[in-house]
Amino acid sequence: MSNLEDVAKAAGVSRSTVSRVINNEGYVSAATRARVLEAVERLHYIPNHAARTLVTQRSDVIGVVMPSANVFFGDNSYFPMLLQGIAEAANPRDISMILWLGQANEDPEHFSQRITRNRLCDGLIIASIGYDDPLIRRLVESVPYFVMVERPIHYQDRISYVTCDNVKGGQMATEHLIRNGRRRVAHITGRLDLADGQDRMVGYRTALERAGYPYDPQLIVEGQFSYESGYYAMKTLLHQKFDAVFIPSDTAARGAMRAIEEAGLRIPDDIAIVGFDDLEDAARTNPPLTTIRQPVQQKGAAALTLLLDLIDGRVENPYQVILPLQLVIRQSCGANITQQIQTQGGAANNR
Amino acid sequence: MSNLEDVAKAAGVSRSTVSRVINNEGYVSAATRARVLEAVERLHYIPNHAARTLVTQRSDVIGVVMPSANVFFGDNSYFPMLLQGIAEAANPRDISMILWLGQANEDPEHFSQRITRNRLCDGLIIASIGYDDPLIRRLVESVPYFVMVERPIHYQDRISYVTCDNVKGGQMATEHLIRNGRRRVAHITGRLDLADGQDRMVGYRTALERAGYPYDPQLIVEGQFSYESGYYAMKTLLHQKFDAVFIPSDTAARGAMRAIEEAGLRIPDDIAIVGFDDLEDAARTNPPLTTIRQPVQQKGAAALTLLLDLIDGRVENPYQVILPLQLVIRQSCGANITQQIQTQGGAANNR
DNA sequence: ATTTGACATGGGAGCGTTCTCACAGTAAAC
DNA sequence: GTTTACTGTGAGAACGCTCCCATGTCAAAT
Repeated sequence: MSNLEDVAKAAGVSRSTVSRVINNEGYVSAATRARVLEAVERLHYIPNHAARTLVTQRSDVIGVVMPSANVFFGDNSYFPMLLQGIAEAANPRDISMILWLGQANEDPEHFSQRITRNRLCDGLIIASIGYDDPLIRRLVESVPYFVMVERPIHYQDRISYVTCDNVKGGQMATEHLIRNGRRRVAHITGRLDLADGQDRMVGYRTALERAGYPYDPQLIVEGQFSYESGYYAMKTLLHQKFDAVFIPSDTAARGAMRAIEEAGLRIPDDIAIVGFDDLEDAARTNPPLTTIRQPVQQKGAAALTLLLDLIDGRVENPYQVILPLQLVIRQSCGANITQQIQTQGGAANNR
Repeated sequence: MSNLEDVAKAAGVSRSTVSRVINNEGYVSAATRARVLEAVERLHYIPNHAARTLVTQRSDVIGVVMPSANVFFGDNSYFPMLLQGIAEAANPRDISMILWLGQANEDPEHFSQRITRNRLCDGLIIASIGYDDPLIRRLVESVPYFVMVERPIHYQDRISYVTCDNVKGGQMATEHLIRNGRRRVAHITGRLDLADGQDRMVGYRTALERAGYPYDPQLIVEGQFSYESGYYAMKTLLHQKFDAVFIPSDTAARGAMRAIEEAGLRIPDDIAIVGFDDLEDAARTNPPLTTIRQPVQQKGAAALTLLLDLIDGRVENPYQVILPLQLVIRQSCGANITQQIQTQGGAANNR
């Protein structure tokens, strides 16, 4: 590999001048610039990242941390989309993205060490971390710049994060069911060790209260966002009498739909459903799922932007970004009012 | 941040000695080592990655390149699982993973520049690259170490790669249908600009030939691995007469199943189906999908191992790894023979 | 004619490591 | 008692870049 010195020699100038050209710093005559660029081209010169990082103290690399391996693949496309969102914000700024995935059987202590004893990134984006994860404390103590995606449950007043208005989302979903005449609205929760799951449940309860509906703990079954959890939670729930359910994850809703189907009940006639996320899954269910759309890619992009703003001192920690949610009405809710958002069910989805 | 010098001073030794302790190089007395480690601990010393990389010319970072954004999220969990596989092989070796995702509307030229003008990684893993992608030539010309996941279509004799035995897989799938008495076996292809799609089709045709079945081009419809493509390809195919179909992607198979359902036909009675991949999707279809299982995580792990072997000179380019496939019999194929692999359909999947 | 200041270029230090070499001490070998 | 070999330690160069400072040039302003 050629270096600055080689290019300088080839162009008949000094190292400093080449550096100025490479970094577009001005104070270089047009003729010199041309000669340098020619030499760069000819020698296939590419700046050495490590050397540059060493002196500037900036690597232009950010780390993306996804602790729970199991939520990453399989069940849903949430994490891939988040990643895509981060990438799309990072690319135009020439920021590279290092991915830290938790392994299935890895000790959380070990994982958090892997992340924190590493001076490779300018900052970190942390996705979906459970409330009891030791990583959080480690981060707060020793990582100068990081943002979380989704509201953390601890250290909330010291951490910058990006999230959606989950309480509002849960409320919108539940109110929609109530508005459409459902009398007993059940709830299969998400992971209650994540703020998302907690907040959506709060939204559910808020909606019930506002409507003057009684609160019936029997109608709440704890789930985990996953297909299986939705399936089994619905099996449990089916012992109760209810005519609607809010399930804060489309994937879990699919599992629940399967259980309902197996029980010989009809959606939405017997049970109306509203899900949450509106990733690919939702439009493909039968009937197509009414859901709360979460702007996952925007979340990712916002997280990256926020992180850079923190690093560059444009905003001060802690700083929070809360993105809005949207009700997407399809058929699983049994609504026959004018649709708020026109979406097609079946194979032709909203791409 | 403290550096080696600080630690040396704190421990009353020289920089060299500290370096030896950090890197476990021996030739350090037990007493000195202890004193150094204590100082490291006390000062929270973490080695500077850039400085180290600069002198060793090794960053211990590898790049993972996924050019087509659209295949990354949504449709299937193939890429996330691949990533997971790579990560599980990388973590124990203390290798970090940089992710390069193609953007939806990004010019392929631009993308390949982003990848190649970057001396940040020791090597690259390239996933699913189309045959006409300019990236391939650029890689061959200017990237010293890289491996591809899936067989490339060009430069095959100069590129190291990891793949599955796709021809065999297509053959197994088709033979299974034939063996179960199906007379007219159709095929919805995968992306034919990828070797995977090509090879699986070759397998399909090989099976027909071996069985002495006539080759009927009407029974082959071009698809793209995606849900939508499966749906629409099946709509087309339904104009023909056939009693079985091999679809080399479970996601596309799901789309096809939807089309079959809409047409009022039964699976497997009217049409038997064998898919390909066996990711989460397959066991959840109704009826559960018979499919060819692809060891995606192993593919990722093998790619990483191969890449490191190349970098360290343990193997020589080009080197190929071909992993075996497995037929997983569920119900969509209509087989009533003893099941080769016991798998449950419905919600209880094979996790 | 001199001062000023903007532009253009080069020289050298320094970022934090590793690595080679030199050297001292000590134990084993002759 | 000298050589040999091995262990333990330190000094200094080098990796390839950026950044600060010095220097030079030339036109405009005084």
